[in-house]
Amino acid sequence: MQDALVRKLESYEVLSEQERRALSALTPHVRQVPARTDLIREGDPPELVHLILEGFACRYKILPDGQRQIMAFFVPGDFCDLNVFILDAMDHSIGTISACRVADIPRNAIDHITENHPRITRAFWWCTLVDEAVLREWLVNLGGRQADQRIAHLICELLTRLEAVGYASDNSFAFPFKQIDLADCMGLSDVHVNRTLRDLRKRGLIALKQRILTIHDSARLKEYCNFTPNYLHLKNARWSDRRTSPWLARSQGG
Amino acid sequence: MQDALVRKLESYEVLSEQERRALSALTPHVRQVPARTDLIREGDPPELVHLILEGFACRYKILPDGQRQIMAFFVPGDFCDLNVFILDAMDHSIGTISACRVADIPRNAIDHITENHPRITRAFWWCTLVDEAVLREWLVNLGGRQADQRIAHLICELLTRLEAVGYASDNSFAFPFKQIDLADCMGLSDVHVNRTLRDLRKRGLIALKQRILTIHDSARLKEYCNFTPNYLHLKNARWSDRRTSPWLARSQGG
DNA sequence: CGGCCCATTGAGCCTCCTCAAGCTTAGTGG
DNA sequence: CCACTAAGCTTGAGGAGGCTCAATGGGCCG
Repeated sequence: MQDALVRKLESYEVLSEQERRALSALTPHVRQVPARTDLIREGDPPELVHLILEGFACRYKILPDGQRQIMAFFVPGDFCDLNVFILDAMDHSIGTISACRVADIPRNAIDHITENHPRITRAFWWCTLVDEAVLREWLVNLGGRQADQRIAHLICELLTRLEAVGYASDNSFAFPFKQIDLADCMGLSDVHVNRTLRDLRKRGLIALKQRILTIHDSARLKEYCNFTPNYLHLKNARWSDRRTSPWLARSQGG
Repeated sequence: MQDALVRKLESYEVLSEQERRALSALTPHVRQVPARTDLIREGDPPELVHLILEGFACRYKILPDGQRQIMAFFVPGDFCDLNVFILDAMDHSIGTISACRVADIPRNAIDHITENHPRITRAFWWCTLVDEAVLREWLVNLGGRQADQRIAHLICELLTRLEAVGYASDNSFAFPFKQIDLADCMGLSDVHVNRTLRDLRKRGLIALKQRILTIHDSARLKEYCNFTPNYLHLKNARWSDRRTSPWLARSQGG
């Protein structure tokens, strides 16, 4: 079952039981992928759409000098490249951060949805537009904030996105990222990420134990980095009434 | 006539005469917009798609502290927000850099294309995916390169994109940007942009006179910043055989 | 001619980087 | 159960790239 996707789409559109079944039918091909494994590489022809059912993944590019730039994080319920099969070759790679359950969705399954389920299609569109908005916000983050606020902003975003799919509770969520992962996405060195995290801890804004990140006062953290969630375009913030979330048992190693 | 759009789409798909007419019919509402004017602002409901027929525009956001972050530049032939009308409110603003000719396209005109012209629809998709790829590359630029290579990369990208729509010739193109525009998009201060441009000039890589930018040796500049155009996904690089381009007469002031 | 906007240059400082070492944790094999 | 290893986290020291503040210069327009 791909609960996270349904949850995410339902924060945009109300779905019927029939539509939920159509979404289930989308993912017969599910596989377990180890941590630190590529799903698709730069230069490959895009053939399948990847849907993250569980775990964390990222979109990245390796520069000629060997430097890695991470351009997006994927959490449960995220499509990696919903519409990319129009292009001839990937211009970036996608790889797992933690161990993941991934659904491989063939192009014609997406086409089938597009032709028969306008409301799901609309919700897919929404996903694409939100992915773009997140990317833009990352650019703002890199261009306009310095290290401490930058990392705080990433944490606020992850909290909000994970709450929307039921993978955060009590301001805590699984955090399988290595410091160098954060460095490679925030345009910082790993050493500086380390010091910045230490400062955020000392200020009492976050705690990080056994790969579980806890935000002590999310209002204060959000204010600290001027986080406003408007760019995530969540219509129905309905997951505030969730019960204990399933993530605690699933903090897969990195 | 919206020559630039047709040129751009034809670098992705071959279009019939009928399809070109359909594209012309898309833009009955054309207006002249002065430089430094907003087309749409953050918070506004998106109603119209804006197509830049001539001039330069940008996508930007103002942070709470007053800082502006530019997230994209638009050149002739670019749609500002092809599919954004699904969302309720803009999460960023769009404004002109130079004076522009802009076409306002109502949503139903786009829908009409989608329903009747699959090849144009596909080319529109392509545009959207390329816009995203450009955004990703900007993130790479901010995260992974320092000031000189960063600005050089922007210049290489603009050259390539403008060549594709016939607005560059002999490695020269109109450059109406103020230094603070470059600063606000590259995450640098205006002072440092100034020094960096000076260095690029001193190295003989570029020249900048009367708002016309000339690249002396584009191969050397591209190598200097590791520019590879793959992310622009230009299939048919057909504009190498163009004649003198129309931009020289049109270097509108900023 | 004066005023404004933008480009340019200098000086001092701060954020963040690099290099390098020590430490912690988890995994492996005897 | 412990020795050993490897990966990742932590901390220090010194340096470089880029920022801020401030003053000057140049071009355009009223």
